[in-house]
Amino acid sequence: MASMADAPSPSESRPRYNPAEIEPKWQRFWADHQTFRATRTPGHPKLYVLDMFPYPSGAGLHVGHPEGYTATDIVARHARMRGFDVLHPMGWDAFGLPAEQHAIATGTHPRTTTVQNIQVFRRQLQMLGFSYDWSREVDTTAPSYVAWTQWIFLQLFRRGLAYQAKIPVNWCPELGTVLANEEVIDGKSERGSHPVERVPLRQWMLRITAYADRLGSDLDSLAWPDTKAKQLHWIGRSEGAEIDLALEQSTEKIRVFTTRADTLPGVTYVVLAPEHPLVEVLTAPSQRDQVRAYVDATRTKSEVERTDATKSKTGVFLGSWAVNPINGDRVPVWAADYVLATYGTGAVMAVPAHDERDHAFARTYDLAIVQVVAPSDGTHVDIQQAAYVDDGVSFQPRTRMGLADGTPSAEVRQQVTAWLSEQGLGGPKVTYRLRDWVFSRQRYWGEPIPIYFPVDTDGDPRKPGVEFTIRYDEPRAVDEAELPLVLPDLEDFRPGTDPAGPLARATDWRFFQKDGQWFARETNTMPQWAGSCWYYLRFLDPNNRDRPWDPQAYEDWMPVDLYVGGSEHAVLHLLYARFWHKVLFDVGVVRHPEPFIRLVHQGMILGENNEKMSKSRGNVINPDDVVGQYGADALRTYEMFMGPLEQVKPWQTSGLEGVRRFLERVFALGMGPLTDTAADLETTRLVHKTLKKVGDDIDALRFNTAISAMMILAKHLGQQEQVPRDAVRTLVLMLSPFAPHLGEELWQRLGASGSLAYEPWPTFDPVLVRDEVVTIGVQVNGKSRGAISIAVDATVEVAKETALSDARIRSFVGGKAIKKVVYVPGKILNLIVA
RNA sequence: GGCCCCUUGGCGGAACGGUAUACGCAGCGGACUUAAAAUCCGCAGCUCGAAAGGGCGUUCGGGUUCGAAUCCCGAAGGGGCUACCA
Repeated sequence: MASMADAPSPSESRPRYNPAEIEPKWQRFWADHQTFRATRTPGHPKLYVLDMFPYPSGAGLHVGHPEGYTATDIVARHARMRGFDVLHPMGWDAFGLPAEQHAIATGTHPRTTTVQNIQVFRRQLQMLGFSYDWSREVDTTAPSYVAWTQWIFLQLFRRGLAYQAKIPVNWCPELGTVLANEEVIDGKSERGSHPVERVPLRQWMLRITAYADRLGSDLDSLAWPDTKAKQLHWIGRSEGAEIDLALEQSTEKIRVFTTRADTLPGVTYVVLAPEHPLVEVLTAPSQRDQVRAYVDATRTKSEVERTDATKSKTGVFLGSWAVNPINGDRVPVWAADYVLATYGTGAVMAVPAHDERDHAFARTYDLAIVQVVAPSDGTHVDIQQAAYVDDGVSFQPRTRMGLADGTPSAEVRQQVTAWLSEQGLGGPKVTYRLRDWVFSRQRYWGEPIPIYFPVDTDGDPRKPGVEFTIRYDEPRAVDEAELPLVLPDLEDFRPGTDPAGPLARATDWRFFQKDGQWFARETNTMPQWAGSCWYYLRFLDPNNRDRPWDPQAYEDWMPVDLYVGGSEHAVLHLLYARFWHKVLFDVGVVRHPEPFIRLVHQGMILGENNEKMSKSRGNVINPDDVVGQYGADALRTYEMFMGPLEQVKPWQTSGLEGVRRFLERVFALGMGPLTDTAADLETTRLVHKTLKKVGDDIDALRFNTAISAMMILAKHLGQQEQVPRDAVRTLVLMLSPFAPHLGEELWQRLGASGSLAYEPWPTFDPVLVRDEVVTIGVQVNGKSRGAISIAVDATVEVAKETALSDARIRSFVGGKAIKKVVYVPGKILNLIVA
């Protein structure tokens, strides 16, 4: 630290800016005085400003955290100064795999690790001077929190929204757990990139698909960025038709889903997913061996191999035939793994002429390709070469319904769907890409699912060797009065090979007797998403023992006015939380259909080399180091100065130094000699303009330009012979949301006592903000040729004359006639000459 | 492959359709100093010119407009999401 080397100079008695001293001092003051305790005052407007709470990892805070957290802190502090009652809470999303992995590796209980990590995170956040109401801190792993997470699960269970299913799930042997589709990336686990297989397991599922429509349509009302589009895509609402195809060898029917009912006359075969229940039924004896081999091969294929669209398609003919309802054609039934068992009906009508995948498959297996749609402009297409997938008009369709040649595709779809409905062979159908949410994890460090099952046994199922059967088909809810159902202590956290998870080994916890009947608790736990699905509601009333939150607390603060967090949560967390909120809405405990009104994603901060920060790249910036060297206010202000909040931007320590210099200048201003003589007009105007800009910019979250404006003001004030106290006072107030410790310190030096946290935000005078004389650009034929200073409201004539009195401008006009004058007062004068 | 976003000095970035490059960094010059650091004051897009001044400039190509970094179309490069969803 260069500044430490300074010998105290006798000529310089002014105190130095020393954040290491003033920052802890004010943090203590805020804590001692509970400055940021959130309370409602009748008549005040409220603002709920929420950060995505962190997972307290062992690595501690990284510089990405303070970015979003500083942004919301500025908004919160600014709002308090403008008379809002502000709820600005913080907590810990503390269940999750890393603590458990650490426990497996070291034997340390996840609880111990979690408590330690939370302490580190809390210290680091407090060191940054965020104005959280720490009395509302929540920890998702605390029994008092888990109780209500489990309570919400029971609400889902009672409404039939939580159910069990034996489904092929993403089983990750390495992690010893199943993963949600969203947690699997390219066939590998999101965490740790371990291989993932498909195996059928009993799972708890949440019926999020029942809310698919509302989750989609309610997005309209939200002030969210592109995230809305991402969620819409994820939900993937698709309007089409379901069609039943009769079978030659069976009385069963194959039901298919299609968005292209207009291509029904062009169906030349039907494909079932290999997992489809009819595969076995429809396999002809002659094909049995081949089909069995194919289905087995598919099962052992990894998800990556199966979904690799670039690989050529494979399939097997079942040896049986279906009937195309619209023309009576006999079409072969195949099984192929390019058809997904989990989407639509798990079966498709194949129209190779008008679908690329079907086309590729038909070419491979030499199946017929029959064109039934043609481009509406009459262009000839070679359908054997490539599929024609666009809409067009019907092309020589053979149908029982008398479809006319040349009918536009959209109309054909309608007609065909209507005809199918009439015939009882199908009808319109909406399908979603969204699947139900696999909600169980075969893990220890999560909320126990509050469900138990009867056990059939002759002995004590806790004893080794005693045989028992758990009746999983008779799930029972734990009595609400018994919540929380807490985790048993374990010594060994390894997942093991039992898909029931480590809790299955806690036999004393798992089995219990009631009225002489043995029961077994569910040994799966909830996924990490559970706690974060409703934490914003617990912040309303975090210490309530009797209910998740008091209705009055809900009325006081909801909905969340501003929610800031990383875009990595654009789909998963934000969709799950919205889903739970809607369920709670139906339960009647929340009153708004949507929880988060305005959403903003902060952009990632890259390393100085423009790459993602990571240990292996050696470009990680540690907030502790930065605060130690430059101070929390410098870190906060620099992160806001780097660029637009939502943009990805690289760290530059030299930029941080520049911001630190700015803070030092402001500090010097505040400490220096000040005059109570009124400021000159120029200074007064600048103060008011800056005030307006900073206020507007904070509202729009444009912190970088707000800081730039304050830099200009600070520089101007520093150049005054006499620095007006009022101007400095205003600057200190404006800067305080950004650099709150410096703000408080100078506020005190300026003669106030106590905190400026609730000091009214100064108001600007609109008259002073508006310049009377402005410099506007002058163009000749649209090219900039100079500038003139004139009154804002000068007339065209005055502007023109002033411009023409300028020799340079006149030379560009060159004595030619002025054909047209464009004059926008206060903006531009454009002279068009011949 | 599909959808979305971005592209402005040496660098981070600024700019209701109106003098492009504010503010900061790095750089250069000066003041202070025996000297340096720190601090303060200035200069600073590229290019031609001794200067006055000119030309060119917001990834590239078109378009709309009196006027385009900004709006529209197309391309290139970079990023994000998604990925056989019938």
